[in-house]
Amino acid sequence: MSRRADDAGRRGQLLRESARLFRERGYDATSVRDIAAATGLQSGSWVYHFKTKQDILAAVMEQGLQQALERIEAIAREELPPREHFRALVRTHLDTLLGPGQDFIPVLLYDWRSLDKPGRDRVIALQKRYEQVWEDVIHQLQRAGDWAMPTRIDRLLMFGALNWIVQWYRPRGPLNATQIVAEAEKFFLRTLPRARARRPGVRRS
Amino acid sequence: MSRRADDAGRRGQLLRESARLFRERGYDATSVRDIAAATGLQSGSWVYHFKTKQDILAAVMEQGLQQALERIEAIAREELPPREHFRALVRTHLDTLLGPGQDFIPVLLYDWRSLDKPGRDRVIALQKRYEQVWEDVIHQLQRAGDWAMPTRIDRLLMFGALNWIVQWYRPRGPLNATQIVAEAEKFFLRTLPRARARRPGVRRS
DNA sequence: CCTACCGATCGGTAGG
DNA sequence: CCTACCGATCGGTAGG
Repeated sequence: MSRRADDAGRRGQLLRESARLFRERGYDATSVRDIAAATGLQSGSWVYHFKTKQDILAAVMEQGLQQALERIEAIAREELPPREHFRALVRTHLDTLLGPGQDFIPVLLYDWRSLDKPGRDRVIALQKRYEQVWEDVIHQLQRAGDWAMPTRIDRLLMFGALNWIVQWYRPRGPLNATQIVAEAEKFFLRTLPRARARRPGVRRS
Repeated sequence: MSRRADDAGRRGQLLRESARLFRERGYDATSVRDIAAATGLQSGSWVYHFKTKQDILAAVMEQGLQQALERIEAIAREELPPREHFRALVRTHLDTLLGPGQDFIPVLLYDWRSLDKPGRDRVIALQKRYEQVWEDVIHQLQRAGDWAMPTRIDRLLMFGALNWIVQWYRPRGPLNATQIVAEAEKFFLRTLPRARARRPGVRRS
């Protein structure tokens, strides 16, 4: 209950509400007054936590990516068979994109154009680390024969397929995240495990 | 040189400049003054061609999709082997997304949130027709054994991989559109042609 | 953290 | 199609 704890709480609250509003309407269509009102502040009081509206956007993207990075780096440290490793990455990536209250990374994906140059450079540095984790696991998959020859374009197409899900996934829709993870794995890994490779009939639904 | 032709020319000019600016900066970050200036008009003169700025956005998206639809429906009418058919769709889709001066569909993909409800409904109707063309060809692929069991999620993942290319493709970058088409086809069609299936070494680069 | 307000810019219009 | 301008809203600040 110290002043610093309160302050951090307010800052976090501002970030969460900003992320939610940016995701819903976009950065430009969200006013600082909207953000203040959603946080229970008067129209000019957000300046005690952020210098500019642009700084709020940068903080949303950086914090979101920072947390996503921690999650997948933890997975990278686990000892798992390549396919399990890959599946865990996909599952975590999709939870970061589609999970309840997960608005930070969608803002990064949707409103990239609105971020100014200095902010972009910092985000790009984090993204490189994020992609490196994937590259290591994909390389394991290749050695195990589960992904014949992953090229740079392959990896970009894969991220595209995953990131685009934000555009069509609806939490209360007919497809749940677990189904999507299973389908995505099958979609990406052309060399299916030998035991199931000749039996397409096992697919449910 | 009739007044109507001039009028249609101006309207087309306004649409092209709007598409270019919307794509570069986004709908909200582009002012009607920016559009007027790019077209060589005074700040209020765009109103003789469109009622509101929102109408400009709707026209950009609808015209872009209308033209894309004509292109792939022409392909659908050709008699081709399934794989060739699919490759032609991918090639045309990517040209619509990445070709020089092709800003209309990227605006549709980027600024979907900025379109109001009536506009969305009209665009959705066109998109359904667009997807139907793909579904028919994918079904041919399935019968030919080139796409084991295409599900709804598979199709959404495929469109995601393709549409996301707009985010990373750079005309002067190291990857050209032809390479991407070839990689995309390999990426989607897990059952490779028998003659080349066992010889990954033929890949160039 | 609030009240009151600033200069700038926005989409769109009146009158010609 | 232009000139001149409107009311509204924007991000951000001065003073307390």
